Amino acid sequence: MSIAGDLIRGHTDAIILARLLQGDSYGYEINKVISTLSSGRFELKEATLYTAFKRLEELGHIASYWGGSGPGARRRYYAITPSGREACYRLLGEWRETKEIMDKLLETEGNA
Amino acid sequence: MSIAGDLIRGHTDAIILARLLQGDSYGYEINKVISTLSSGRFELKEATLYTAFKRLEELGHIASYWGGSGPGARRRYYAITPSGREACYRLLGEWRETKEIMDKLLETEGNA
DNA sequence: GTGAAATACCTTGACAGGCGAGGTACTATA
DNA sequence: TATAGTACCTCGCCTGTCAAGGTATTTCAC
Repeated sequence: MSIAGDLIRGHTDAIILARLLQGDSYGYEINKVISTLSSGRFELKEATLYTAFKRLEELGHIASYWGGSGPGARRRYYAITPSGREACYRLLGEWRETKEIMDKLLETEGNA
Repeated sequence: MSIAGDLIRGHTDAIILARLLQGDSYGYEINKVISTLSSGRFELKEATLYTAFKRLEELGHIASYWGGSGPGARRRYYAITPSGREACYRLLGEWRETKEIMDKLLETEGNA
């Protein structure tokens, strides 16, 4: 992994919620999607992922249910809730703001 | 502060080094510049700042010296070292990559 | 059938960075 | 003489990440 976890820290929830906005999914799959979307450059560790699920469910941003298992073990699916959607949009906004600010702070002469 | 610390976590060093790339400076001033550049939306807390200075100095990325004080108390100035420059460029690259990846991970239908 | 590999989930404990709270000290100015 | 601004620093808590370890199921080659 070329991008360290601390660089993404604070955005994990946003990533998970944004993925669930596309439809229900389960941990293992979400992890794969993240890995694929980032061309393998970023990977959420399992411990981090499940910690985040727990946190988000406690916050009421996602809801889980046991779903039909495919080729492997049983799967716990997660669905985004209305409050989760709201949180997701807020986090997407925060990400845009973070980018904007960071770009200004990192700007150096002869380097955009 | 509208942007929570965890969103910036892992980028603090990059911000400080990028500022020092513009010339020597001291803690209090760097903090003000950051606040100004971000239009007051982000502010490095003092504890965070001085912790970072210590860390960066131990890493050899910055060097400090006591400088002429202005209207207030004496100032400890920081200068970026060659290894600091190197680290800074690396971190700037990482930031670009983080942005790229995050944008992909947060992409949702009907939302760029 | 048996073992390996892939699928899938979960917990514990350590660690690191951010920061609230608190402290020191000097200067200018009202 | 007190207050506000400048300027630095430390302690200890909190939170999120992650290495390591564990469980259970299914598929497929042998």
